Amino acid sequence: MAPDTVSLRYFLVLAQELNFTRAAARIGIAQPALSARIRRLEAELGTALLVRNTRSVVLTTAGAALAESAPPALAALDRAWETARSAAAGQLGTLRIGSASAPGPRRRRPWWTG
Amino acid sequence: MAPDTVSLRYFLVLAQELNFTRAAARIGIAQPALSARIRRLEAELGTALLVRNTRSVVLTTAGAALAESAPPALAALDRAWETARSAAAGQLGTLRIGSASAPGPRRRRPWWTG
DNA sequence: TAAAAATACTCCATAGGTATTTTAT
DNA sequence: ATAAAATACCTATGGAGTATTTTTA
Repeated sequence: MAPDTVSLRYFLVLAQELNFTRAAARIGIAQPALSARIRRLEAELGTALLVRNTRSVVLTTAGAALAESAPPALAALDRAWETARSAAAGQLGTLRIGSASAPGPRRRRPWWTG
Repeated sequence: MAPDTVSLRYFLVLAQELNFTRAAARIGIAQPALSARIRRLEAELGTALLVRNTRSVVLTTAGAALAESAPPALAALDRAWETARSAAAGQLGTLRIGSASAPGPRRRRPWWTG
C-alpha cells in the first residue's frame, strides 16, 4: 500500500533540493524531522531513496523513479479531493455568477505543489 | 492538500458497506475507531461524506463524488510506489528466470484493494 | 574546520482499543 | 428490544522540536 502522502510530498521537495537542511526549511519543519520522515519512508519502501553523506545527497534509481511517478498520482488525488469539495458546494446549488471567473488574489505557491 | 490515504481507503470500504460495524470488521479495526476516522476526514474536507443514524448510512453528494474519483488516484499512487520498488529491484540486476513468470501463492485480496 | 546529516532526548497529538450510552425502528 | 452509531476514557506510538555529535571534503 502506498504511504501517507505527506512523507511522499516531503520527499519530492527533498528530491528537488537534494539538501536536507534547505528542503526542511522550505517545507517548514526542522532538519532532523525531515531526516526521520525520509528514514521511515525508506523503511516502509524497503529501499534507499537517496544516498547521502554530509557532503552530498543523490537520488538512487528507486528515488528517481518515485520522484518521477509520484507527482501525477498526487495531483490526481488532490483533484479527487477537490472534486468532493466542489460536489458538496454544488449540492448547495450556490453559483455566484459575478465572481465565478474573476481571478482571486495571487498567492505564493505552497511547498506541496511541486 | 489531499488527506492521508489510509482514511481515504477506509472511507472507500465504508462507501461499499454502508455500515460502520461491517466496514470496521472488514478493515480490521474497532467500530469507534472507524467512526473517529471518518469524522476527522469529514472535518478535514469541511463537508459530510455520509448521512447516518443508527438505522441507515447513505453517501452525500460529496461522498459519492469522492468514492468515484478517489480509487483511480489511489491506484496511480500505488503504481508509483511499486514503480520505485521495482526500480530498486532492477538496480540490483537480479532476474530469476525460472520463477519470473510462475504464479505465486494465491492470497485473499486485502481490504484496501477496493 | 565548516557545513550538513545523524543521533539523542523530550513532549504532545493522534489513532487505536474497550466499555458504555444513545437512538431509531 | 435490538442493532448500530456515537461517546467517554485510556494508552501507546509517531512525529515534531531542540541540542548535540559525527562525518567528510
